[in-house]
Amino acid sequence: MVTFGCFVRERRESLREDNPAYSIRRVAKRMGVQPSYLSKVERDEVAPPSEETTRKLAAELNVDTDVLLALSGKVSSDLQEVIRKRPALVAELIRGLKEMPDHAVLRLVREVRDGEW
Amino acid sequence: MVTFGCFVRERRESLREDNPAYSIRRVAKRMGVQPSYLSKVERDEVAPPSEETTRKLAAELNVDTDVLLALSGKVSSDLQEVIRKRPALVAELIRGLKEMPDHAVLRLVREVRDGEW
DNA sequence: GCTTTTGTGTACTAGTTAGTATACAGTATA
DNA sequence: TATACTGTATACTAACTAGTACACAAAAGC
Repeated sequence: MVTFGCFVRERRESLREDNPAYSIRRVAKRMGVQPSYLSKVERDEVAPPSEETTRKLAAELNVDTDVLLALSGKVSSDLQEVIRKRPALVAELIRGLKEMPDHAVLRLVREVRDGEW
Repeated sequence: MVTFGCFVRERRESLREDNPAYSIRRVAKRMGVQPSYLSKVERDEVAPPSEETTRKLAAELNVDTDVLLALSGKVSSDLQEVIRKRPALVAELIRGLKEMPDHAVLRLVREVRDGEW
């Protein structure tokens, strides 16, 4: 399994290949956390960071925030808010997605995005 | 605003009108928590309970679990799992729901439920 | 009129979260 | 060869979560 730390480390090291600004220390500094902490995170020695810190990390490494949050077992709080506003309705919709193939979900996404309602 | 505690208290007292088994003490006993705790929860003196305890409460009061969780600022962990499995895709869909009216979401729900894919 | 039941006040707590702060040895660099 | 930068080991912690345990006075039930 590709863990949170594993994913972050690979991404950072890949960026570092052609840019020395992506050392643990420099990334940690830009994020505003201790390098020792980021090191532990990358080696999965501690649990993934908070949503806020994960967002900073996603921005820093230029990866999809939702994907990184997912790897950390979390769901973005703005999505949670959408659900909480109409729980009965939205919950049923999401449960329905469970057994749908990707392409069908994608069709739904397009339908919604194109405002077909 | 109707808070978690407020909602629970009203629901329990309503049930109690024609059934004395819905006293704080008895409900708490069936749920496996201290009556003093349930009392504090109902008066919003403490934060809403954990997801597990909220589920028990929803079952006990016969209310929609998703709705009760929403009132407690949480999202059911099984919904979170659906999102985490395909974060990029599902996240976009959910964000799209934000500006849709209820009836349009309902149409989507039906579409998904009827397996139109 | 007594005992049972009720809601609540007060005091306490184990476990978790999300990190910080410092020190140290290895590597690159100038 | 000095010095600057690297990743990491170790030790610590404030705040929060999700409650428990017990005591008490009022009300209800028989």
